[in-house]
Amino acid sequence: MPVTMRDVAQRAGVSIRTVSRAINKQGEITEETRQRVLAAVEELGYRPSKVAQALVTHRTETIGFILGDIANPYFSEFARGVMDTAEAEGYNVFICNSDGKSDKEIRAAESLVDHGVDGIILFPDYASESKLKAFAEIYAPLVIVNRPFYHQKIGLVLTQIRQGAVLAVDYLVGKGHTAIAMIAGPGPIDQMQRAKGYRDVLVSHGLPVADEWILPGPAILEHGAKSTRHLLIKHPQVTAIFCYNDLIAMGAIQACKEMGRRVPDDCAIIGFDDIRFAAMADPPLTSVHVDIYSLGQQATCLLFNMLDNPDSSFPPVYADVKLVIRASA
Amino acid sequence: MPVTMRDVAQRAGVSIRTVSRAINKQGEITEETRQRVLAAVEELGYRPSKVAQALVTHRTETIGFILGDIANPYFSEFARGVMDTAEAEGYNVFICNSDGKSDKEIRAAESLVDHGVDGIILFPDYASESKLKAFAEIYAPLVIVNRPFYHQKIGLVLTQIRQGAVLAVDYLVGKGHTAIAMIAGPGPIDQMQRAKGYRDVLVSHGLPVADEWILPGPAILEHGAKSTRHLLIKHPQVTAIFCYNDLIAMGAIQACKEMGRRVPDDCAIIGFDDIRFAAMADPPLTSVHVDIYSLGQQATCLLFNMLDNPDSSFPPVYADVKLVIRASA
DNA sequence: CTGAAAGCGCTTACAG
DNA sequence: CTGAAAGCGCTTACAG
Repeated sequence: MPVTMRDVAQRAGVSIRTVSRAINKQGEITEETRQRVLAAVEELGYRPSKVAQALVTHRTETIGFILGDIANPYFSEFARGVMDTAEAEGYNVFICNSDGKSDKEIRAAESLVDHGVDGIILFPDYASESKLKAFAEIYAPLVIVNRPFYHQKIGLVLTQIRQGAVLAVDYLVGKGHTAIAMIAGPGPIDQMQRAKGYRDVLVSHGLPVADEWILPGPAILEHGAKSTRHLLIKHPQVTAIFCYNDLIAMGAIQACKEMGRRVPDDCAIIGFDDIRFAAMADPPLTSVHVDIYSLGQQATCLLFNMLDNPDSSFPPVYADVKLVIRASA
Repeated sequence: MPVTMRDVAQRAGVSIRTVSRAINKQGEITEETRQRVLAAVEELGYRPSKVAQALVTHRTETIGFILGDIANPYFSEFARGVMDTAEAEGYNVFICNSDGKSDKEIRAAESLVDHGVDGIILFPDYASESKLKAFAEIYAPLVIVNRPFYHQKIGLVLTQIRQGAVLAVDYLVGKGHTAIAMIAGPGPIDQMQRAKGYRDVLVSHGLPVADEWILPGPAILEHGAKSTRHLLIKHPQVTAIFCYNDLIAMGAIQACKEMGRRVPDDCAIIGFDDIRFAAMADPPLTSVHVDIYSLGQQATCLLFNMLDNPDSSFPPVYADVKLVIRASA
């Protein structure tokens, strides 16, 4: 049904080879025949099939992006950065949700490779490094975000997460807090950069670090609310909470309100990422700012660089953070 | 480099035809040879190329989704609904942003077709119906969201938008407001269902309808803030604002705060969609609730139904709304 | 039950 | 400058 190269060739009275030449502007063709072919293309509304092209060139002009959950504003803003960058290069992007689960992540990666994507951007879960090593071999070029896994074939985009945690917790200590809890995200705490920064600051100020004051869980609002309720009941002496991200922080605020704890007077709360809605929370969230959109752009640029230079290896891209002080802490 | 069907055939000592049979479980093959082939598949880690399959079957097992802006929580939640539904069917999804611009929307649709997507879900801008008619011919199956364009080949998913507007404005009138403005979205006001509902309610209560009290613009927070500032300066008698969506409503709240107008006492504000963050605004937003995620699921189910039954035509899917009363109005 | 051949719609050496 | 042929990795009639 769709118009094919043969149709165009017939119309223009040339071979398909010549049509290909006219379209792909490889020179070696008279201006006159090119015009004739292009006219036929126009008349017929011909558009080359990327599927057929891909079969021979091994390039689909698509990339895959595996993230935790597109409905999370952090990921959707990041996604906008990658999509805009990809679009500028004429690329389309497949998006897959992993929900931070290793099996979903692997299935997504496999399906993307089945579709022949030219590269993948991945927010990995905390599964073993051996998995990532295997990924690197199969799914190159691969850009990994926010996980310091150094490997020849992997591109890295790293937010200064530990630094952000230090900024946040230092600020709380400076405000006189001595009982500071942390609501963490998914994955093992000992691998979590935010937890490292949190611990380091407490230790450096001679403050106690208690494991029961670090609550891991999924990076969603509900975890923030639930953990805060738990925390404030079990450990009422807590006066400040450092949260894994803004969603969790918003959940924490919600729980404080329910329990009649004023924010920040009775309990200060700091988030992470500074998503758009952080400023609109009640009270407006103090948060560690990350330039999320730009991060998405940078990850995509890196991926394209790797595509264009398959034999080079590229240094990690580091992304700054800064503390944005609002009313919640 | 990747393992091909020939490699598997060689390994198993059969022809590629037999490999194909073993994989696609078409019967007509001995259990014994099938096992032998499957063993070879396993050993080699063979995965069929969807690109090659697509070239002959004309099915890519991908769909395209064109939305306004993935960073907008309404669209990202909707997207989650389509992605989950697609994934359950083994489909991958391309996402494209149109920013509500007709040219971007068309370019996106074309690129999706170039990639051979099996179907498209589209949030159309307000360009002419002739464009949609052309779309219907080229891009079928096509599911259109929130735009009542009836056509044989198009699937429709329609939120009861006018009804939602009626609910919202009726509520404001019931609260005693007589000077109710509207901050509208993109597109011509006379085609906008929310504006119809808004007008109908005012007229039915004998209240004046003024064109200067309806401010169209992009569906973003900044438009809400800017238009509110404009409105409260030019028409200080306004005591309530019905907003196109929650993002705009949040902008309106922001502007009210800046100008020292208390919400809802000095100016009541109602949003639309009831995105997740509506409940967390300050004050929490009164909004017209839409089951966004479910809408995404339904649109995708409809698309798959159309794919499976190319000759049938399907009735529109209508989505209910309800007013959720919080503190902003 | 199994295989050889054609073909999906392109690009890419290779001739002329 | 232009064309005939092979081939990308599969599936699908068609023989045997």
